[in-house]
Amino acid sequence: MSNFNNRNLFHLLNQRVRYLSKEINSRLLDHGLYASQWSIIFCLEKYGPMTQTAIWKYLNVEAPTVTRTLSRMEKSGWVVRKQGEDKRERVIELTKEARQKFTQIQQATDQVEREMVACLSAEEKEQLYLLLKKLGTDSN
Amino acid sequence: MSNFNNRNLFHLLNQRVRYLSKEINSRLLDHGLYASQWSIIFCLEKYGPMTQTAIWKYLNVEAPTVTRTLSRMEKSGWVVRKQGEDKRERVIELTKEARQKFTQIQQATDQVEREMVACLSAEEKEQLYLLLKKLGTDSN
DNA sequence: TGATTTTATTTACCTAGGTAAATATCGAGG
DNA sequence: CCTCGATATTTACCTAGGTAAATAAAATCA
Repeated sequence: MSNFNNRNLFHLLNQRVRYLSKEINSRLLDHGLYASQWSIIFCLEKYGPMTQTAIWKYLNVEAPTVTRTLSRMEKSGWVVRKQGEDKRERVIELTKEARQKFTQIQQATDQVEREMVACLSAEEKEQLYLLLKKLGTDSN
Repeated sequence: MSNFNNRNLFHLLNQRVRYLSKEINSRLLDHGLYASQWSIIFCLEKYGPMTQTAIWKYLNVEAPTVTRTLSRMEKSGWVVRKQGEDKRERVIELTKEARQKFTQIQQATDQVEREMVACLSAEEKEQLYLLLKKLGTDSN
């Protein structure tokens, strides 16, 4: 109703994502980590050592993005990059320090998300999650 | 159900925003425009000439972001920046060319959004829109 | 009025994401 | 075996977003 038009979707999604990543970034500051780096750590903790290709396909970003982020993360001691059997690929794994800090950091980011959805009822949360999952299903 | 946990919200929102902006960017290529630049044009067409502060507050981004984007847009002939009565501020307005191209470009971006939500029913679209509007309402 | 604080914009420096093109290695066919 | 296409990663170059600090003009106030 009122001035709803399709264009607002992009605008709205953008604002919500920006708010959320800004907030997550600020909570991760103490841990010396950024939101995108955390996404990679989460992925590696969940699936174990992975090639870079597996990571960028999982995160739905392009290969150079992951190359850059991983090289920063290697410098700051979160991951190591080993050569795979296939010498073209690099297998990424978490360092011991990263694995040790995982749970504590996860609690911090979970907290941010809980606060973000605090204004929604349980059904609304579920609904939002389902709609976002469904969104764009035909096109990508 | 299944492996729903809060963290997925950030992940999901990120993926959807990336898909949408990638798609919008690719359709705007012909017009020599980027999605963020289009957001500013949309805002200026809707509200008329504005100061930079009004723009970044509307878009919910920081001031330097708008400074940069506007300077690119001025270079490519979309906007002009005039000094305001208050000599600290700059008043931004669309050029005649920008106003002339507006409708055509809007049709292109509307098309992308329609395709994105094509997998949702009318009620689902409305629901998604309302949930996104509500999201984070307490915290920001 | 003169000093101080606030506000608008900019600059410098960071991360993140994208495309296009360059490498390097792998795999399949001839 | 050797060439050629496919695949994994990287490099160079772009836009976008953020913070912190600099600048300039306005506003406040003693």
